[in-house]
Amino acid sequence: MSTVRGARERARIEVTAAIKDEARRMLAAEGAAKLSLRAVARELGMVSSALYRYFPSRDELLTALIVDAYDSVGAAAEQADARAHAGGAAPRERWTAVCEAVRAWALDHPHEYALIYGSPVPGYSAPADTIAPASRVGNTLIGIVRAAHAGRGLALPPLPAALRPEAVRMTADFAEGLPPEVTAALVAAWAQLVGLISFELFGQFNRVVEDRAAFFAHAADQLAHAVGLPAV
Amino acid sequence: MSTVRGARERARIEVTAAIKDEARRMLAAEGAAKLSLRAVARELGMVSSALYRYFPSRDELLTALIVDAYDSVGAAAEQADARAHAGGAAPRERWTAVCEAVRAWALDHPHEYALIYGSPVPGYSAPADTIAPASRVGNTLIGIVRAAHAGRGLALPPLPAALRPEAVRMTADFAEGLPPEVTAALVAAWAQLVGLISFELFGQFNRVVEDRAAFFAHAADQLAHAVGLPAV
DNA sequence: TCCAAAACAAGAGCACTGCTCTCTGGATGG
DNA sequence: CCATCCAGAGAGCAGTGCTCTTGTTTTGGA
Repeated sequence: MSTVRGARERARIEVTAAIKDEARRMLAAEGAAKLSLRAVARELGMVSSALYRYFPSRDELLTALIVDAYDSVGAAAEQADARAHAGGAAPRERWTAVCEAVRAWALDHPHEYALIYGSPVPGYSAPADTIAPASRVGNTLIGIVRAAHAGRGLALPPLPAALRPEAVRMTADFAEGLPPEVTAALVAAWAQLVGLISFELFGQFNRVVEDRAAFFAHAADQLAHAVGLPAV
Repeated sequence: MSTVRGARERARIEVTAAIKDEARRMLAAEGAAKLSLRAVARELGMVSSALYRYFPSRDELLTALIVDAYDSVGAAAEQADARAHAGGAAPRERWTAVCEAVRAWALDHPHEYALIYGSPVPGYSAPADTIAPASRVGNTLIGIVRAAHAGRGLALPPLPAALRPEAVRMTADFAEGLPPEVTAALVAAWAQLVGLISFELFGQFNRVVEDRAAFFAHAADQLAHAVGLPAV
């Protein structure tokens, strides 16, 4: 597998990593719009054309950063859940812990957040290798709700007939075992959570919400309620 | 006021409008990233430097388009509400009508939507002249909830102590007369609504939600419930 | 009516971008 | 040992936002 073939391979993965690191630095500093291949190359002491041996285009570099960002926020969410779980937290507390972790990650990495949850940059690109990392946070939330359901069951109002087949399909696809109402509520809650964070991060709460932490905490708790997690 | 001073003034506002129109066309066709001053000038048969007499920079042009986009979606929301209101709809129906109108506008104007609710393009810019147009949709939703409150009153669970002062302040600032719990729920619901639309538009629902219309309809209805609007 | 001032358009140019091509020197592996 | 491959260099193309200078036209006051 990862047998170190030779100096050449080693150098290649090293340079690739250096490029990504530098690019991530620039992304964090200035945002995706200001990230330029030439600047990255300049900073690394190479010429811009040499960089194309490692990434076929600027968009490919961005895609690599996108995957990393998904993994980063996914890891943050999973760790927060694991910590809460280990501390014997109830499902509702685990839920809010994950929500807070995602928000904290977003505030810490605003440009990376914008890259993955803001407007898609190049027309739009969702290569196959992004879909697994992209679902880590969602899967974490599913895990929490599933645990709660296994614990004492979740009761939500019944779905409208028009949505029922879709909710059943979604459940079969990625939330096996959950009541369809819960699956639908969960997916909506996940989108809504990102909406809350985006509004805060993208300036939509300017002159509207001042105490963002308190506001978010309450909204996240209400979201937990909306997916049927019992209050502690 | 708008007394036509002379041929010069007239020409100026005409050219300004032509520039914005062409820019909007390009925005709709290719997205904000591909909108270039030079291309606009080329299409209009002028040289790029001449364009700087009308807009001091590319960002200023984009800001003008942002304001227009806010006005466009705001008008769509207001019209949908007016239609529902005229048809004798209950508050909850007015609410979902506005939600559907915003979603429909977004699907019709994806790049303009991305411009206003996606990641802010230049670092970030929220000039003073954008804040009024930006609040039209929000104000429409406030109006609906206010009417419902005046009608029979809205009852929501009490706020956590940590959020109460903030909710009271928000109420005094832009939602006079509403119970603070409702104000807080309303602001959250607005952000969450945009989160739902963004997920759909930005591809986050790919391989997750298929029947987006049914899904959204249910989510919007649940949002109405979350702000305390009684079911019809 | 005439003329200075202001507004406008055009062109050249700067510094930057992504990306392609060709060429060279050195490591790789048969 | 030597042919092969490949990383890097350099030049160059087409495009970008923006500035500065140079003519030209319109305007409003004396």
